[in-house]
Amino acid sequence: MTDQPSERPAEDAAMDENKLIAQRREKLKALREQGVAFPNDFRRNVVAGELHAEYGERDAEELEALGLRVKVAGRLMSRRVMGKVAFSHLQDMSGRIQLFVARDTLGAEPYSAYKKDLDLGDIVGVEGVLFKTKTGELSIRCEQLRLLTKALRPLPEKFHGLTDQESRYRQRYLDLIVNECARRTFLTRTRIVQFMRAYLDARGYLEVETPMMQVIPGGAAARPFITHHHALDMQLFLRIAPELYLKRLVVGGFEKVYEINRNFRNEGLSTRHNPEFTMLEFYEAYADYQDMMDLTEDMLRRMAHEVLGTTEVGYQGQTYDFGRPFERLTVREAILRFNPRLTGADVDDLERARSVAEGLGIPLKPGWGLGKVQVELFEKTAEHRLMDPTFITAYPTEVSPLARRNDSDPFVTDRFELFVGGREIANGFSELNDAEDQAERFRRQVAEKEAGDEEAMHFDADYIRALEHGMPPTAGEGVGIDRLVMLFTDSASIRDVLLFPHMRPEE
RNA sequence: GCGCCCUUAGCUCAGUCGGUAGAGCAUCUGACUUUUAAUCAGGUGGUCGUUGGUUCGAAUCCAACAGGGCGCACCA
Repeated sequence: MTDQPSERPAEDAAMDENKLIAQRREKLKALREQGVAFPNDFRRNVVAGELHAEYGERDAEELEALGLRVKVAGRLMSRRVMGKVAFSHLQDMSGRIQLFVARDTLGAEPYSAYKKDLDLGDIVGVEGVLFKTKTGELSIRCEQLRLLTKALRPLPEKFHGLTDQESRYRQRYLDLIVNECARRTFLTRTRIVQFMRAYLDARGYLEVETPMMQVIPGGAAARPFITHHHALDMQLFLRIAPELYLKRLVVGGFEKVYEINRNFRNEGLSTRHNPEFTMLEFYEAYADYQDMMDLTEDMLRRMAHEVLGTTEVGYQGQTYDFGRPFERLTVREAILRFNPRLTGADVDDLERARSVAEGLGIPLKPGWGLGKVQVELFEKTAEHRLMDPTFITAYPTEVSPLARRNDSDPFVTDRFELFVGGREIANGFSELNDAEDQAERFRRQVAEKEAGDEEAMHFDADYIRALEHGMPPTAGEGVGIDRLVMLFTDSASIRDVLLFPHMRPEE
């Protein structure tokens, strides 16, 4: 390294130049000299998928008689030259269509250009007649073939595609070009979100947007990302949940609201955690947690049926049945079921529960009450064994600072979580709409924060003021979209269902 | 944060005991008028993640670093 700055800093990112790229740059240079190298005057009139859907079943004679002229555009994915005729596959958003390229139809000059100047990966526009080849594949007999965009970099190998995990995440565009399974996964993700919107819209919910940058990060227990607003010279937090804003809207009279958007949590990464992830949160006045469970069960069952075509969801070699009624168990019942040697007395008494937990090697902190210890017991011994969709209810009040107390047992709340395949998918409850109780719970959270719990909640005085105006009896829920998509697409890692998962910078 | 594993051609991967770099696809040259992982013949292509160390000699052994994967921890 000299002390001179690099003369071509913009080129630093392209240090992986090689002969393949150099050849293509030469072709692009020639194109520039001939005129417009990146034309934008080609218009297609159909996509590959429509052709297959409308004409895939016609036989060769019918198509010949039809003589349908079509214009398609897309990426050149393959080329098989057989002398004076050749075949390619063109890929667009809807799928692939075969091109039949014959010198006698296209002309000698363009045919030579197709063989010599075009490269796999180039974007082309094609005009020709639809027909079926000897082997019965729907194809286009090319009469015009135009290069629309030169690709300077070669595509990954045609058979194996791109398999390197890091490259697939960092260069998602390449993954999407060459790996059909990736395209299918993200298509399914879109369909799931579309389905949820349609489902909630049809039931009278309003889709809203609430702040992503919050003065007080509320609605969950998690470490937030912190940022700074220059003009106001103040600290802001990226939201960890939209919950408290959505409930303010219920106070305001928007009695059914939902939001599908990102949350940000400053925590570890794993196959189930990304710093930014997508949640559906929805709230409905004059409903309780039982109604939310019913809605969730109905929504997921219909979703599986509509998106996957079956209510039997296959995941990593297991099958989870969304068709049968979801089992409902309390936290306490779940602990006892998966720890058959325990008795009710073992989990109802703080000292006995603590000794049971310690016997299982579960680390406990001194200040924890019975509720927290029970939840630890549940999470360490039961959660990962809940395979078919299962609602766990009656979470202790101690660990549910925003949930309504149960009328007959104030030790627990009217709250549930949904588990599938041992993983939490959703969390919902009857909302705490008693402003004085909520204020007390916030005070307890603040005490825990002062005692060193980084994830304890702040006291949100405006939220209390909103509740003091009266929030109707309400129930609400959050659904982790990424984990749901993982389940529905048989994806092992959350990164497989995020178009651009968080990665450390290269180099 | 901890543990184990991975990093070789544009892509997918081999590389033995430490002896100086291989294949397939892509690419280039040629043949071929219905192929579809086309076929056939012949070529080009490498800072073996980076930096040190051990050694006569390192893709190979050791260390540190970087990136990634899996698991744990964290994440109600």
